[in-house]
Amino acid sequence: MSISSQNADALAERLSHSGLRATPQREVVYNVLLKKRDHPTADEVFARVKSELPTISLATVYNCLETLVQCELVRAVNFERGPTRYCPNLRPHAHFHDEHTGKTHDIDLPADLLDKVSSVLPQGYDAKSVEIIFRGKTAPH
Amino acid sequence: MSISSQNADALAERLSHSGLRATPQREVVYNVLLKKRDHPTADEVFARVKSELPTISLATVYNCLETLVQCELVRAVNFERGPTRYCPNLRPHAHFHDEHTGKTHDIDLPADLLDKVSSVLPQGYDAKSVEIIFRGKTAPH
DNA sequence: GCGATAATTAGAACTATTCCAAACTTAGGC
DNA sequence: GCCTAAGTTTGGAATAGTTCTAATTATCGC
Ligand SMILES: [Mn+2]
Ligand SMILES: [Mn+2]
Ligand SMILES: [Zn+2]
Ligand SMILES: [Zn+2]
Repeated sequence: MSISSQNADALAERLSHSGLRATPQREVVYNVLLKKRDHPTADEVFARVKSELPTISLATVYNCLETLVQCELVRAVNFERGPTRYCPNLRPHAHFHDEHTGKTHDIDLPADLLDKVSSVLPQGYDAKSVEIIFRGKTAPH
Repeated sequence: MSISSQNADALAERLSHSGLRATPQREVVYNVLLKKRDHPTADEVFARVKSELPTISLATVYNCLETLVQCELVRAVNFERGPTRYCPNLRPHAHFHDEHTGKTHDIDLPADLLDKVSSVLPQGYDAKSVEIIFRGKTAPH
């Protein structure tokens, strides 16, 4: 069984679990995200998907991306008011936004860090998610 | 000397330091932020400022807010793709976004926490800023 | 295969923000 | 106290990213 059909199965499983259908558009969008994990925008996903599904529309790309986010197969990532970026990395991780290159890097987090960070919350605050964003520059080469 | 004129002086100082001028619009926008620290949007700031300067324009509110952010008297805060919110709290702090009420709460951070968080960065990553966002609900009353 | 339901599509609409060019204000130099 | 240059404000147009709409097409269970 190919990697891609494993992914397709995982996707179909998650989709049907939410009463949603597996479609070629959803599969291709998801595969595009898995193939090049550079946190593309919806426009960039659109461009990549087009080579396989030339008639897909931008609206469908937005629909598919939102579906994937809701199935928790993909995370939406925002920096300031820039276009939303999409990330298929499901491990707990932070994002480093390189202001020079514009590139976004995943920073894997030690198992206990998010708990440690959440422990600063006063009584009565119940966090469902924690997001950590670094902004700065990365060394060359 | 009133609190408000102390703020006005601090503002004038920061502005002239950057070769910028103190204007009534900038002062009123800054005072509005200091007076009610509920992370208002530009539109909300506009509405509040109007009662003191009825002829101010929305473009000017955006200009003033950007100026204040550049002088580092105010932080711009974003949640997903919602409108930018403005925060005059200069202590190191995280934001807690209550999904039920839509309200944003400041979470003061212990002195060492941001360093601890930054220490997860691999060699070669140089973070100029770290941002922490919690999302969830707060207990009633 | 058929009907019900879900998904896709193109384009219009929307929201928050930025851009623009003209008018106004302010700080200095005389 | 005026003049000029520079900075600022203003209303409206433009823009970017996303969401909405209504029509068409695909899929699923029977
Ligand atoms: Mn993130
Ligand atoms: Mn923040
Ligand atoms: Zn990521
Ligand atoms: Zn704040």
